[in-house]
Amino acid sequence: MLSLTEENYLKAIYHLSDGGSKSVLTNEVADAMSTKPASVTDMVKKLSAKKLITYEKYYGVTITKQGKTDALNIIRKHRLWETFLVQKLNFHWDQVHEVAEQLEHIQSPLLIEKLDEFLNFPVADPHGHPIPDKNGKIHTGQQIPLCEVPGKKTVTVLAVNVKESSSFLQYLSKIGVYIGAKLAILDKAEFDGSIEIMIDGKKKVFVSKEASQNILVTP
Amino acid sequence: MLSLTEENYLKAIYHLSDGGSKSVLTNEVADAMSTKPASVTDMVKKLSAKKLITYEKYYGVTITKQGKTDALNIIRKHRLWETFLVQKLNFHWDQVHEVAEQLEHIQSPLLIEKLDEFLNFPVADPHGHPIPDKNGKIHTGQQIPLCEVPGKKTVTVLAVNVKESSSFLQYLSKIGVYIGAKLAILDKAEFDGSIEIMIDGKKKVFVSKEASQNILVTP
DNA sequence: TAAAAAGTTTAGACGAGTCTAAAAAATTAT
DNA sequence: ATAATTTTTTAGACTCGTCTAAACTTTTTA
Repeated sequence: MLSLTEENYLKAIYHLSDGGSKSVLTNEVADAMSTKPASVTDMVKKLSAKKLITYEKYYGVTITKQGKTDALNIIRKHRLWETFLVQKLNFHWDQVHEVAEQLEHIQSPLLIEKLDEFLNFPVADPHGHPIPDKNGKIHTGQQIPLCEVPGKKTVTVLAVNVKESSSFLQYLSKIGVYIGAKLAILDKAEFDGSIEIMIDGKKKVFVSKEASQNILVTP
Repeated sequence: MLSLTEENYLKAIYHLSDGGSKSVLTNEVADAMSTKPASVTDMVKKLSAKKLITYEKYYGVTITKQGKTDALNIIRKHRLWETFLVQKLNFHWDQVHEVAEQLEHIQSPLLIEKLDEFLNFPVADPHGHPIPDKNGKIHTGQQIPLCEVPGKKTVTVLAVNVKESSSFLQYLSKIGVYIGAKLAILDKAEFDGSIEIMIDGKKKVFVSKEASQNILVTP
């Protein structure tokens, strides 16, 4: 059984390692968790003792099979709760993250099973991120950042990256971008990477490079 | 802002003091919280410093106005979550307590407001206990333990006391007692306090004194 | 009403999680 | 390839919530 803090570290390491595909440095974890490197060192020793990560002094940590499983379970809970908040309680997609950060730590497999059923076994959360199934399997199709779409075609919004800032989500709502929106790429500015798009064939807007990196669309 | 532990102590003190109407001794709190008296002494000093209780050495604690408000807010959350689990997720009434003990600590006034609305502003939880409104007001009609009903009339089940044991709830389900059930009192045994009742005009059973003390009915 | 019992508090310790400051290792720059 | 810089770890300390053992206060009993 993991403590709340251990769960948060494990989840951060999972995300920083891109789902376990690369190793993660102490300072990266410290940044992500808003703690000091010394605290991270202490914690990775504990997670390593529990076989959830492997830790090599001065060279960072790698997540183990079991660590991945545990992390995916937490992420599953987080995304199911976000889905609940938006679909059932009418939260806005920019209001759910902090609450789900708390709810994801509730310990009750039965609760999650029943919540999943209540929500009709959703496959993605309100930001388009896939919800791991109860075995930790993620079903995702191909998706690429808007800024990397070649040429001037029309694409569909599949997901948006959230990080910390709900203000990005508010911005997207304001300009009319949502999961499922159709974006026609009209023009790309070489000098700053900004893109002109037409949203749902109605509204023309410019989005910055920064923004277009965080809008994931059909390839 | 209270810690999880402080919230649990405050809630225990609220319940032990019958909603603030009497003072509570250190040992009673220790029993209720399954800790040692020494730990209670430490904690009541902290809650007292926060003006949630008044503490007089060797003479126990009394809950303050603010303490009552905070305790009622936690109880409100607990009972709303229990209602959610039963009404929306199809939990059984004997499965909800432990999960609600966790959920009651989630910090988000917006969540509770929306949950309340989603549940259609329920006035009682699955065990018949009143849900304080957002101002901490409790709307309860008169209710008395089954064992104290005078004579042999027919009464309606309004609530059941839960304490720790879900086995009492399982027992009640098994014999057919639920919130709203009609109980006709057929006979009372002097020697052991047991009562013979007819449930919903269908099923005759004997219930022990112990059980009849924890079934609350219309007067 | 004095002695015994019961209940409560204090003192000191411990684990979890965090921090700062200093030491050690790795990286980079000259 | 050695010096300077950056990163990481260690050491020691602090808070929170807990404990045991001992001291103290209140209540009960004889």
